[in-house]
Amino acid sequence: MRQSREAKAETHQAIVTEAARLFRERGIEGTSVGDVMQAASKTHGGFYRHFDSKESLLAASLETAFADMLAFMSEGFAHTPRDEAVPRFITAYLSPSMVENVGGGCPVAALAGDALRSTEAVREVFGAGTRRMIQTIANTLEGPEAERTQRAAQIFAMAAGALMIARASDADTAEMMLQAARTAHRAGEEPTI
Amino acid sequence: MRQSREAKAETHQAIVTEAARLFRERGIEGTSVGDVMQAASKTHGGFYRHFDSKESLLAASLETAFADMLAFMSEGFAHTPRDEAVPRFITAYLSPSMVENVGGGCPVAALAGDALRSTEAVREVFGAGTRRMIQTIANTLEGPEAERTQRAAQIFAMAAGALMIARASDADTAEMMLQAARTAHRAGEEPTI
DNA sequence: TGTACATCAGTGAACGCGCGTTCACTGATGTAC
DNA sequence: TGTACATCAGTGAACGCGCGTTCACTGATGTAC
Repeated sequence: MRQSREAKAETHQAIVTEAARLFRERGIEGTSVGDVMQAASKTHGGFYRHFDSKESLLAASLETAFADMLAFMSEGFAHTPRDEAVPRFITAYLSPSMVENVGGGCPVAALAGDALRSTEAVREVFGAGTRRMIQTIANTLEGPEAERTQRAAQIFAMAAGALMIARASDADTAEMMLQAARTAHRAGEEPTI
Repeated sequence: MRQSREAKAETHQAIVTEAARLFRERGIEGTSVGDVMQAASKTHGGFYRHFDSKESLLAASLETAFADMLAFMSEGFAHTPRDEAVPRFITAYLSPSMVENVGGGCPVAALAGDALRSTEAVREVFGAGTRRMIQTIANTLEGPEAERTQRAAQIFAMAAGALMIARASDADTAEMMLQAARTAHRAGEEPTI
């Protein structure tokens, strides 16, 4: 039973949205095309009316995940004084709810391990998204362009590294890692490194 | 044809060694029991004389990978003045050869994404290994114990985060990320964060 | 605006494939006497 | 020390299963006139 253009567009959106969540939550190999289609309330066979392979779905859903994360960051920065932007970002990024919410959280922390073993096309989407996140942080800093980007990259690498390590570790190690990383950019303090 | 105890021990060692390499290189789901046994020059059926499941091999090979990494670090620190230890570690950890050598490199950077979705037992091995790496760095720092551990955790989170992001990204983004992270602890400079 | 036909979104069975694990078997190793 | 037997490391076929992808089919939608 053929569906209207609008209905197809809605299905397409649902597939991408559910994939963006499931890929982050269960990993790429841990998520089947059938899982995604079921989450989108369709049967698996119809998938190929929307994407020509699982890999092209991955690229599309990565873009969506990055767009959501960037919107979340911009929103957070919009009503924050410049000198508190980074401490607030770190607090939110390493908060317990962010640590637990793998499926709705940062695509870098959730999918770096998968992107590493994926195709060049996927790594390009991953790299472009990461650079935009870093640039968003850099825009809240003071100083010359190159230096701001560099400091933002360092801050983000530490935050993402701490989040990935915490999620991959036992509870005690996770808590130690998160506490240490939160302390690194606490509001109103001198940096500790 | 039954093998001697010595021969069995050699096979066991070969399985663990090859698994430690292959898991890091291709990921856990990307490495089959057959791949590991073939790398150890045996057929896949014999695997279950050594481990009761793929997952228990993972735990054993993670321990080996961490032990190798810790030995590499201790060796590097042994003949380095305290105040140059961290800059030299960062230089080695983020060197092009380390970035490319996924199979022989840091288990944290190679397997955090897989450990996150693995069992509690695996996360405990992962967390214990990570803590030992951080402690090894902390031992080269000055100051009170708690503060040294905290700074070591921050340093390591940044280095591992930068390595994971670089590997998961396109070449340009990777280079930007590595340059920024290398600069953060350059010898003889004031810290930039 | 109405009609006849082509298109195609979605269904569900089927495909070939590789996976982790099991199993009967072989014959060299280890052990009891 | 020698012998008879039990053990078990390793082999390779087989198992059930889930995967990504294909395909014939259905019938509502879109289009040409």
